[in-house]
Order: sequence, then structure tokens, then C-alpha cells
Amino acid sequence: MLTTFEVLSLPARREILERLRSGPSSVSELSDALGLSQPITSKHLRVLKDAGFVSVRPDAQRRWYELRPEPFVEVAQWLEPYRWMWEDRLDRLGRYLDDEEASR
Amino acid sequence: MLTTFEVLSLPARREILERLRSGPSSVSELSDALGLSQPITSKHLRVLKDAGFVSVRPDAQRRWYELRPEPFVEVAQWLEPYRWMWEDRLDRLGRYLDDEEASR
DNA sequence: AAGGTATATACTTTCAAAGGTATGTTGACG
DNA sequence: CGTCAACATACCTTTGAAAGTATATACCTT
Repeated sequence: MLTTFEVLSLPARREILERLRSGPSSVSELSDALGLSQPITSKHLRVLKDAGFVSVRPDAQRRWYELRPEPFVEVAQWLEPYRWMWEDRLDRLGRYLDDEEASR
Repeated sequence: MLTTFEVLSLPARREILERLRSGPSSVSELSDALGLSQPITSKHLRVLKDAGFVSVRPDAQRRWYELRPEPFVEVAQWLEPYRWMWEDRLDRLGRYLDDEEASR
């Protein structure tokens, strides 16, 4: 199973995620919209599902894929300790320290 | 050249970045601290440099590597349109009010 | 039951990143 | 000037993700 950042390293998969921001979508809708073959699309969705980026809801032959927040939260948490580099406002530093303290 | 997310997909490189949060470091310091061989460390640092994650300052035989914000900002900007998934409006309203207050 | 639709997966090939090892390069210092 | 120290890079090998193609599965419709 691929890790969160490995999943995100492929542009096609980021495009799938971007498209899912506007709501759930079926495989054929995604493959049409992004110009990918159906098998390729299914395989990317499988990877995205295994990593927690999407969930699936069957509906007859269709599968509706939908965004899930967990891996995005993981990225946000990874990113947080680096924010001081470009957001050097003291109140944000304060907020970061508050969060650190609150997490213990 | 590897893209931002490709660079981040390797744990060893994320560990290097994490270590650099406490300040600039030389190759041997990093390789000792992380248990990596010197060539491997140098190669990862080369990748990180090419992708803009670090800058280098020569000092005799030593090279001091230091974090740079740009790629982190890129990740933050990519992440932003997904925040609604786990941060609801009230959270963001709260932060907005905090910012307004802090700016006076 | 038959045929069509929507999706998943098996199989193969390709390709490039990652690690290991050896060697090159540059500067310090006796 | 020779040697050591710190680092970079060239070369080779391995490995696994990605794409393409073909096929399997499940469900609807008539």
C-alpha cells in the first residue's frame, strides 16, 4: 500500500482528487473528464481508496467515489511545524504553541 | 528533477527536513543523526536542493544546508481547497475573528 | 436467458528512483 | 607538497510503480 505522499506524487491522482471536490463521481465520469482509460482510472481509485483518500458507494453497476478527510488532515498536521517559515506572525506562532501544548 | 510531492514521498527525506527545523546542518551531522551513509545523505540533499526545499552555504569543506519555504508554501496552497472537509465554517470564522482582533 | 453497461483485476512490459560501492574534488594543515 | 577531512558524483544493480491490453465480474434491460 502506498503512503500518503506517494499517493499524491502522481498528477493524475491529484486531478482525480481535485475533480472530487465538486462532489461524488463515478468511474466513467472521472475517466471521461480527465481523459484516462477506464482501467487506469479504476486502478488510481483503488490506490486512493486504500490510502483513505476516497470511499466508495455501490449503486447498481455504478460506483460513486467520494472524498474523505483523513489523509488531508495528515498532510496538514505534517505541514504545521513548518509554517513558521512563511507565516511569521506572532499570533500564528502562539496558536501553534497552543496546539502543541493542547496535544499533550 | 523530482516534483514536490515526489520529494516528500521518501521518509528519509522527510526526516532530513525535520532535522533541519532546528537549524542549518552539515552533511556529516545529518548522516550521523539519521544513520544514513554519507553518499546517500548527499544524494537526498541534492534532490531536496533541486526541488527548492533547502539551500546550501559552503564553509571550507563543510556545506551548511538550510530550509527554504517555497515548496512548503506550495503544499499549503495545494491543501487549502480541501480544508472545508475537516474545518467547518465556525472554526474558520473563529480564526478570522482572532486574526482581526490580533491585527489591532 | 441474452446482450449491453459499468467496473475491477490479472498479466505483461517499461522505466526510473533508490541504495551500494568506488572514486573524484576541494580545502585545510602539518 | 603530501595527507586527511568533508562532500559530491559516477556507475551498477535492484525493485516496484505505472501504463497498456485483455479478460473477468456484476447488474440492468428486454
